[in-house]
Amino acid sequence: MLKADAQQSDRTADRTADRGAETRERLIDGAIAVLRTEGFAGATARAVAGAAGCNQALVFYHFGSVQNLLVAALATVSERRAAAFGPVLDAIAGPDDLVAAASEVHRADLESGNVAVLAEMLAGAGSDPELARQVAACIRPWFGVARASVERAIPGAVLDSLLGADEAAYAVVALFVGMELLSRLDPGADRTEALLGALGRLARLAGLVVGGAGPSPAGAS
Amino acid sequence: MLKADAQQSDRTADRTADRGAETRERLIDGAIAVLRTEGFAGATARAVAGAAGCNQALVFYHFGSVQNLLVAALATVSERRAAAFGPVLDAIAGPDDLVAAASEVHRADLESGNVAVLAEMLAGAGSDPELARQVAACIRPWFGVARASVERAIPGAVLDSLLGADEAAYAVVALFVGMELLSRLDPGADRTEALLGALGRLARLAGLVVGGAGPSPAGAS
DNA sequence: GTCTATACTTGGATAGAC
DNA sequence: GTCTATCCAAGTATAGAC
Repeated sequence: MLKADAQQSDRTADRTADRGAETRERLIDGAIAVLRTEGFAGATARAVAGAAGCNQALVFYHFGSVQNLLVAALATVSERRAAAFGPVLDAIAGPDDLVAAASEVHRADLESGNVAVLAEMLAGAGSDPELARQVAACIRPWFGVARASVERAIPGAVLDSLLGADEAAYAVVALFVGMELLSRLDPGADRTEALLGALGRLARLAGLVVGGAGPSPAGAS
Repeated sequence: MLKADAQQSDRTADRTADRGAETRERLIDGAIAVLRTEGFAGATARAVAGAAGCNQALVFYHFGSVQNLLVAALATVSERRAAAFGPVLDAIAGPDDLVAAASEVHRADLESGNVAVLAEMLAGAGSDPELARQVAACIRPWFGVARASVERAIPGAVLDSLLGADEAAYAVVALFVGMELLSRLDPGADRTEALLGALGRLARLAGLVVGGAGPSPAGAS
């Protein structure tokens, strides 16, 4: 075999592999888009393939089943989100920062549909225990992000006396998911901003009462 | 026609009408059961009719479409819940009562699957704007219950300074919906009790700080 | 890797007998 | 009002050509 032929064959194989990887990505992005706009019930192989601009059979070639593709989409969203918000979190040093950071995160979530994807998959998990197991595995980054935010924003003494960081993180995720579902009924009335402000005031208040010592020595007003 | 015949015929007509009404109820209860256990995506005419112990065609005879039946199920759940929890609410006079009442309501919700039905319908509403409109109409009682609880439990001054009663009610409903969805991934780890306790402590704390005057003159400890 | 074609299944909805 | 039978649309998944 000539060297040129080998190179040619290698390049072709690479390009083919690249195309495959790219198709996988397009399918995942298509799944995310369809979960957002049509919900779990509307996330069929045909709908997703349509959104991805490719053939329906490729869903099964690349992922084996529709369910696997949807789980892959949720996993992708979860990881992307955790990676994107790490820097924002590191800047949190107290209740005020928490509100600003949460606003920023919420804006980004709304735009990219992160929470909508999670909410739809959580609802869909009700139909199948195996799917529930897979969704549970994907959800860890969400708790991780929430827990880190809470711990950086709220003095340890407050967390100890009111509720643990795990419970607080759980509540934050639950609140975001619930508000996403409610807000879609009436997109005009998103109450998230008002709530975040109130949460910030509460956290500051609790910090003052329980004892000033906390992760924010520079002090809230 | 003999009188006996007329009576017989009336009774028959009544019985027939009764049977129809009873079937409607059984279908609604079947829809509630299926929404709980199989989710929105699994709530098909055949599945619901199976749970109701009757024929699939009756779904369309009585409700015209599967979607209409599911909406009727949500409406029923919403009204039942509001009616059942009115008395519990009237007994609330402060943060401590709120926690006790909320615990009771949550226990009842868990048992009857009220919140699960709402969550699944909210998720399903994403697929169809018309369905979203119908779900939005069904949801008013939920906000009503939450708002009444909040107003009876938290001093007006606190609500004024932190966040309005409407926002608080919105947050409560969102929190319940989100926690329902999360809890199904790992039924063992229901954090609701811990959260309710923390909320109660927060409400009491806020009441103390903002000013003792409130709907609970008999006084928290 | 991607497409077309197709087998198979399930679900929504209606017609007509009882 | 309820059931059986049936039509039709849509979905999952696979086989095979390119």
